[in-house]
Amino acid sequence: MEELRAKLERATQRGKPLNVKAGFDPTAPDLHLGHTVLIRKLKHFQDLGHRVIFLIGDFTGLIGDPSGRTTTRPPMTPEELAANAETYKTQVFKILDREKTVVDFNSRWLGKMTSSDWMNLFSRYTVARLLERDDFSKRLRAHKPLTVHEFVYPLAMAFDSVALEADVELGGTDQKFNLLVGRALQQEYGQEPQVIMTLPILEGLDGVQKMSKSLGNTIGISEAPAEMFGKIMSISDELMWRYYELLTDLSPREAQELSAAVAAGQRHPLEVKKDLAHRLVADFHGAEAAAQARRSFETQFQQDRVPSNVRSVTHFLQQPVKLPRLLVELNLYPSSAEAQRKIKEGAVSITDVDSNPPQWERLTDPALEVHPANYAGHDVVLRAGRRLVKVTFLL
RNA sequence: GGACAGGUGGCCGAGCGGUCAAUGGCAGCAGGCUGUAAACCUGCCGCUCCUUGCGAGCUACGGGGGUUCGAAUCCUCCCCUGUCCA
Repeated sequence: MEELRAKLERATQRGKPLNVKAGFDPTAPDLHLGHTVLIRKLKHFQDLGHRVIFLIGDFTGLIGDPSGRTTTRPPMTPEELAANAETYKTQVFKILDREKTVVDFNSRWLGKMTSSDWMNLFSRYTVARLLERDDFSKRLRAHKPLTVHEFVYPLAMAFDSVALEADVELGGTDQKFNLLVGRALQQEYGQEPQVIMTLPILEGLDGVQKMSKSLGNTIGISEAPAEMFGKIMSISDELMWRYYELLTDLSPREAQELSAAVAAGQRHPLEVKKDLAHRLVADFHGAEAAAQARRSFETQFQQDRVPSNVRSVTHFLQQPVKLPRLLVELNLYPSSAEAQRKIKEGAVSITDVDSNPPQWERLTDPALEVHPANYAGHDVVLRAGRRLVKVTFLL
């Protein structure tokens, strides 16, 4: 804290902004809300006039951060890396200022290092200190594999800070060890150590595990507004507060008041959650899209009606088709076996598009044949679980 | 190089000649109750086809070959992982 203050003061005095670095692994190109906790903090630095470096770990990505993982990732091709980096950029600039952000790749220096450069690097840190890292020593003790390249990952990552002369590095709390190695290494190379700032890890949709693509509990920042809105609405009340805390600019005090109002029954948690979803969708898609997503949500789930912006498809229907087949063709289910099951479970209903309010008719017979003659000239809406599709049949 | 232990469905983990599309748990999905919250209850959870039935066929227990009427289960070779020894 003191160090940070000192650096900030010096920066102001000299009129020289701080280098603020955060590294991202390019193996998973789609950014999700979990990433944005960090990116939002970068944005704060950026707004204060500092030099934000968005570092894409294309070299270290070849190793894959061994944190928590036991499997080694397959190497990526340069094409994949380039594509992922592009995706990153378009997504990250939804938050950061494109003009002011430095995007860099650590292959730029790590890729050029010779064997002796590496040995030089390795000579500046000890095995004992690396073993202080919890998951390393645990894996060792548990007789789980720990490869050498994973073992030196922290050194490669720390060297980035040396190469960039980072003043501040941000990372998740799980990165604390790696960030500290950065400090140590900078001193080894005669630099002033960076200040490190760790940010909490955001829990995913399940509310327990961290948000991560491989766990399938993410909300991607490029997801469609309605999708995003819906996912946020599905999180638990408890988790909602966490999201307020980490993903919005609501001050701790305001959040506190809000939470108290809910606890006192003055505000309905559902409404508070809708506000959250609204805010977040607006952050990534704009106010208008957010308002529309909210309306659609209310129409579909609270009034049980069909929102105006349902996905609509036209479908050729010449022969009678079995209902499961039709549902697969409409992309409502991945296989007709699956569709059959869901039909039996009562997940599928249909209504005429013009009936208002909708007259949902539940379709429970998997052997049902859909005949063209029955649908000449009027559209229907099919509901499969939570998903809706408006269908126009062409005969 | 040697000894030993293992490789089963998204994950964990049973099964150890037939009744196994494979117990159980987790995750997931759907229905009920709700606020698309939590908790709880119920069902589903490989694919295809049809006469939608406790129906038929196909694919699946690291890979190949074999024994057998029949294998995830036995034999054999190979690959991979871990532990220990060199």
